[in-house]
Amino acid sequence: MPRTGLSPEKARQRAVEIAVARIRENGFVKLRLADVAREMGVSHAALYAHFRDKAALLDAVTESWLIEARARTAAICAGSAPPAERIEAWFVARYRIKSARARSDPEIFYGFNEATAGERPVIRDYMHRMHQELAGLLGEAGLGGGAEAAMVEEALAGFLHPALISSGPRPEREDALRRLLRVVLAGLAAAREGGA
Amino acid sequence: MPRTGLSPEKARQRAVEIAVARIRENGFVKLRLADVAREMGVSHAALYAHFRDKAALLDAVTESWLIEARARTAAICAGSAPPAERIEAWFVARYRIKSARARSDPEIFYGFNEATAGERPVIRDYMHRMHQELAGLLGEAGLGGGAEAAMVEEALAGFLHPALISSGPRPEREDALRRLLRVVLAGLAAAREGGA
DNA sequence: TTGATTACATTTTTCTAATTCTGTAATTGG
DNA sequence: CCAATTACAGAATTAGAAAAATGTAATCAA
Repeated sequence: MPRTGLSPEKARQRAVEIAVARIRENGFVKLRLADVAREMGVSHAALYAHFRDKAALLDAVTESWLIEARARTAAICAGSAPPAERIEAWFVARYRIKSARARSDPEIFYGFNEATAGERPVIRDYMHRMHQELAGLLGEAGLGGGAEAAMVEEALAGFLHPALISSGPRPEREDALRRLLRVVLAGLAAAREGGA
Repeated sequence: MPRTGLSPEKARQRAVEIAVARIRENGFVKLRLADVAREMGVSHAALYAHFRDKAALLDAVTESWLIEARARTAAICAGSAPPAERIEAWFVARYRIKSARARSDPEIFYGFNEATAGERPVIRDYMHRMHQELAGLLGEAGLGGGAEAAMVEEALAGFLHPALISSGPRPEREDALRRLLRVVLAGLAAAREGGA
């Protein structure tokens, strides 16, 4: 029986919870494993039984942060609306989630940002999943597949990339996103017709 | 007669030259007005006769850095090739200049980056000029004006924004830029036809 | 007149020592 | 066995004093 009375899984969850709270208060860079351990009532070394290192804990925080986003976009993909509508809803949802988070949790968002630059596997997986979802939607819409998805992602990077997104959802940005997306999709459709 | 024997304009130029060299060596953030003054052989206070403050000197550095870029894009605008070709050449030129500079002068590029975020007038003017040029080209191509220019800029931000550009020109990125640009222009054309 | 100087108050930066943190290893106890 | 501990070395952070830089003012000299 462990002295904390927590199962390994619960201990992990608790550590992530505490880390999130600490990061909200003091920011990503100031997070100390020692603080998390203190608040859990264990020695700092005990954390190394649950996380390979500090980066692993940070990854767990990032991951916990992506779960909601993932659920929302997946739900839109699985919807029954016309593909074009789902594509638009999919991007708008991503924009809203990101910009809202940039406002409400700037410190964690900043960390996410760093992670993006650092090419962490957690982020790579997430990006890959997003890419697959979009490629699927484009396929349903008859507008292409992976290559086209990469193109559309690139075109909308200004609205979604953490380095460029402004904090707080702004309706006029959302409209601009919709307009640009429609133009890009129209361009893809034209290329399909002309090239076929 | 001033003791340096330099006209005000020459003194400004010399200061900018020295600042550029210092920045190349030590980076933007480590630039010291005192160093520049020392190397010019004057007291640091003398610089304040030529630049309102340190930011003004940094702006002058940025400006000197934008002159070549400005000349190149302007030449393309003034060319006689079909508008669509000029638009593509215009974007490719911007991509090449930026990515090459990010490689050769990362420190100054970094400073440029900061200035972009800080909304410095030098940068605002430059961006405004780019916007005007693009709007003009789109007009010639019969694809719209300012609003459409804003859209296309947004769509290509991933290739041109200092925060996203990778250092060193990469052919495959350039191709991706061309492909995306063509799709966006095709989309605009389709919107014109469909909406007219 | 004006480019330049020295002098000086007010930040900023740098430096260094002390502290604290991270990660590993050997060990404990349920 | 395995969660957790203590002990420890090396890395990183902190804090506070010292040094240097920025920007202003009064003044000088060509």
